[in-house]
Amino acid sequence: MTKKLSIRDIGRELGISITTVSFILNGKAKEKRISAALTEKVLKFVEEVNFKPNMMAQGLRTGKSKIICLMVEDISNNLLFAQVARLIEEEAHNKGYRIIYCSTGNKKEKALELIRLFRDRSIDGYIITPPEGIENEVQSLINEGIPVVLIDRNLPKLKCSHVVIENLNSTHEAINHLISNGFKNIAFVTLDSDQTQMADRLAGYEKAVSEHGLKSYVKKLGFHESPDLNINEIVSFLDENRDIDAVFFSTNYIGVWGLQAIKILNLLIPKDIAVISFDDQDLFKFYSPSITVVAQPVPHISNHIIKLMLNALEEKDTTVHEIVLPAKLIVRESSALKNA
Amino acid sequence: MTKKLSIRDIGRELGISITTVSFILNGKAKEKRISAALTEKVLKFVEEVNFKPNMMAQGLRTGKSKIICLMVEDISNNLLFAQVARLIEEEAHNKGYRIIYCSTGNKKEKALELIRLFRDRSIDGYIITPPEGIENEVQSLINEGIPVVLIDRNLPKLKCSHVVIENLNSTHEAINHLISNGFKNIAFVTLDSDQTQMADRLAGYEKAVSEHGLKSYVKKLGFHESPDLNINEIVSFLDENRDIDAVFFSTNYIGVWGLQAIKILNLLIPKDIAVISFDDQDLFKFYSPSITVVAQPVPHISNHIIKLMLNALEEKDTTVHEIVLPAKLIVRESSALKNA
DNA sequence: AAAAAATGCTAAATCGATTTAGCGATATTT
DNA sequence: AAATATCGCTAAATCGATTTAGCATTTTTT
Repeated sequence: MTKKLSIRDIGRELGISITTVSFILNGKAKEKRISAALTEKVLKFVEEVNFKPNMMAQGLRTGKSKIICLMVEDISNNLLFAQVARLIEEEAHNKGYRIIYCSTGNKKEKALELIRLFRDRSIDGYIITPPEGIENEVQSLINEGIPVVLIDRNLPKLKCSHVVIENLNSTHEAINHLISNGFKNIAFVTLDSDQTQMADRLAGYEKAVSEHGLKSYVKKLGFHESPDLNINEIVSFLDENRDIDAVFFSTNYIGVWGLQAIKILNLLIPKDIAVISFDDQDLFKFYSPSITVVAQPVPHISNHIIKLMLNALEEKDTTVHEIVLPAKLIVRESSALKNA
Repeated sequence: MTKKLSIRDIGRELGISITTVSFILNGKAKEKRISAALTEKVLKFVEEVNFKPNMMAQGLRTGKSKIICLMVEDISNNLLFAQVARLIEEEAHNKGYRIIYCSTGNKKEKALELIRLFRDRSIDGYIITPPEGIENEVQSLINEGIPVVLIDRNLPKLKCSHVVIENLNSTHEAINHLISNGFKNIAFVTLDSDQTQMADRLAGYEKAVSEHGLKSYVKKLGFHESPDLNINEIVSFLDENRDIDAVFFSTNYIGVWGLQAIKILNLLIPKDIAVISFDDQDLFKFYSPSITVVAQPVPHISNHIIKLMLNALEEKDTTVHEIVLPAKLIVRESSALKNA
């Protein structure tokens, strides 16, 4: 309840100028030749009265807000993003940064609107899962010297730091696993999207299938608001292609829809149809049968993201870092040996 | 790339004082008797050059940061919190507020540390899922006139606005549902915690059980870091009480642990043991059998939270609002009529 | 017609920090 | 001993907004 302290109060209390206090608080005591004795005294006093500089004033003067924006597809929709949010939070706090979040719903317009909303609002850095079509806005952030780290997917037209996983290789490996377990008519259900992560997963599928001379069954879902419409699309697709004996869902919520579709069709996993989904989650681990997944190394990913961001912010590192991390095939019951 | 505009530039450009510009931008034109013509002219110009006031400067002068802190247990652990985060985000943005988040892990020390970190950092308001023992810090926020809305649970020692659900009644209803479906030895698995939401759920259980003269089986789990230890505790509990024919899990992650425990014990749901869990999620909906749950009205809850917060911030409404919303029993396969 | 009130606008102080330029005292060099 | 350098610290400008007090005019009242 005591009135808020300012650097001016500190100076008055100790009989010194605010300049000196500021230098000491910013670790410039040595550089500015403030005596060790005075430095010590000020730091001790500041500690005692628990003085915290006013961030607004600091921000106004320095032009830095110490705020990082985390722009994800939907923080409530994809556990991956919530987990990343959780993991980067602590490290950011340790370095004195706060994180604000926002969700684009994977909509270009929403993303543009949000970037424009935050622009000129002194956000120090952006961590973004970019929808397609926001290249220009991202580029202009970069042009202004604002650090941007893209995550989950890349914008290939841009030279911009990003942290993604080996989508092609890991999908390739997963499809090969199905093939070596005896499945021959393997379907790939994905979104009708050109985003790099989706394109790479599809490429991994196509590669494996063509290497083994198998037929390719690809279903690209439209963007329906309602899950039910998506489930219906999957039901129709599987129903019209009864020779399919295995299916790969290219992302976790498609996986969830897929399981429902399979339940509706009354198919048995893996006897009638084997299943692998991208992204692990409780549902897949505890489902009966448990579902084989390609799991992303979330802590590893998060570490890289926040390291890149903090490095760009604190060390003014403007190098473009392209981090590609391996994903892991976790084999469970849903992809067991055919007819075993 | 054009240098950032300030209110001063606007004034210079139009040949008027910054005072006038400021009044107009703050909607005080009428009140301050600025002519309609000039007001129009300024607004048009501001629109044209896309001027956005510097939030740091505004914040420094007004003492308001336009930032709300959302402090949850774990944004990645409980879908409820991620969903709330998502739903309050847009409304907050509409009113010009940003949301920063942080996770307490339900630890008192972490919560205190975070509040202290953000204190004196000009956060305009706090939305908190409070662990026990942070009453004093919350009270001192309130004393300073900073709006606080507690969510998911209450701190009964405090007069503080909160948004919770009818934990007692909804649990009572769920247990009654089990009873009327023929179950007699109903267990209640919860956390060893005095938090109000947990206490109320337990009270709802005890009430139903005692009203029907049934035996009470309550298991309070310790706080283990590892899920496996919790699962083991549930396994032992169920194994030592083989007469239990139904179990209520008091929160969603306990529900997930419980399902695993039941799988380990090779019990059939609902034949060997009926199951109800608090909080709905995909896993419960799609599980085989599907799991009966007490579902929270997440959009409804979120609406109330952000309304309360914005009202306190914008209208200076200091009334204590105690919002208690109904929860909904969603009956699924896991609680089907005994021996049906 | 003089006094009072309303109109339309602005000068300047202020919020709390950072940072540039520089001042007086002591120490070192020549 | 005078000139120079170093030491230890500070005055004042600045960031970009808000807000109080008030100054000319014009209009209304008496």
